[in-house]
Amino acid sequence: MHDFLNLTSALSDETRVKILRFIDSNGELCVCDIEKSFNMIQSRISRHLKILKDAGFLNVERRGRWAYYSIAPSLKGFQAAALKEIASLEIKLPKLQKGCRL
Amino acid sequence: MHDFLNLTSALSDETRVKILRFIDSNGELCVCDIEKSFNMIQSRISRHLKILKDAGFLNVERRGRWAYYSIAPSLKGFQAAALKEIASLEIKLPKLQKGCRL
DNA sequence: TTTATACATCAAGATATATTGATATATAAA
DNA sequence: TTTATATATCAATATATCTTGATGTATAAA
Repeated sequence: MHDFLNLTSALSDETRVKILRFIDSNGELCVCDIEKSFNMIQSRISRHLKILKDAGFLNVERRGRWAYYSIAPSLKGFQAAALKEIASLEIKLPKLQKGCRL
Repeated sequence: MHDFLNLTSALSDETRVKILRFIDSNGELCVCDIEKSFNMIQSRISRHLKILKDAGFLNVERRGRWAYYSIAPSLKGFQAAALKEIASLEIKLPKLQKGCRL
């Protein structure tokens, strides 16, 4: 039950659904790219990414000073179904903008 | 997106997930039965039922002074998947108790 | 070392949601 | 009619969540 509620609460916020779909569409992204693309402050993006990660949707890989977020490999049945459902919503996403200055 | 968020928020509350599963297990129930079974005050149950109904999971049929709630017929793909997922959680449910005094 | 970049986390305030008790409506029995 | 039952909704409060700005940590360039 706990995991299920974690999953549904993660997906009950519009910003998070968009971020998830954005990563799903664009593949691995670092925080600053998402920050720039969505035009939201970094702490806000970071927090939502954490929630999505804790719900099992995202994977982080740290390389140098960057944290790369991607869709977790081998999502479980219902998680995968949720991701598919989101993909079917045809959400208007921002254009990918590279935010890192290096 | 709006419908999707409605769905996920409806399922992001433990009480609601339990009520939904309870109706799924027991079939059509009226508010007072749920109230009695869960030992919660009527306004609380009524409110959660409304949210589940608005999210498309439940159907109400009014007969006399009773409102009978049941799983909506022909749930859409993802809704049905969610219901299945919930069924797979093996949630401990209260025993059905008839609450109506008539 | 010092400084800048990338990211995470915290604390405060704003907003949303849940719970309760009170009240309203509708039905039907007395 | 009057009264009791079943349900819905409202207003107040409690609780949770989101957003922001500030601060902390890690990395690596200067």
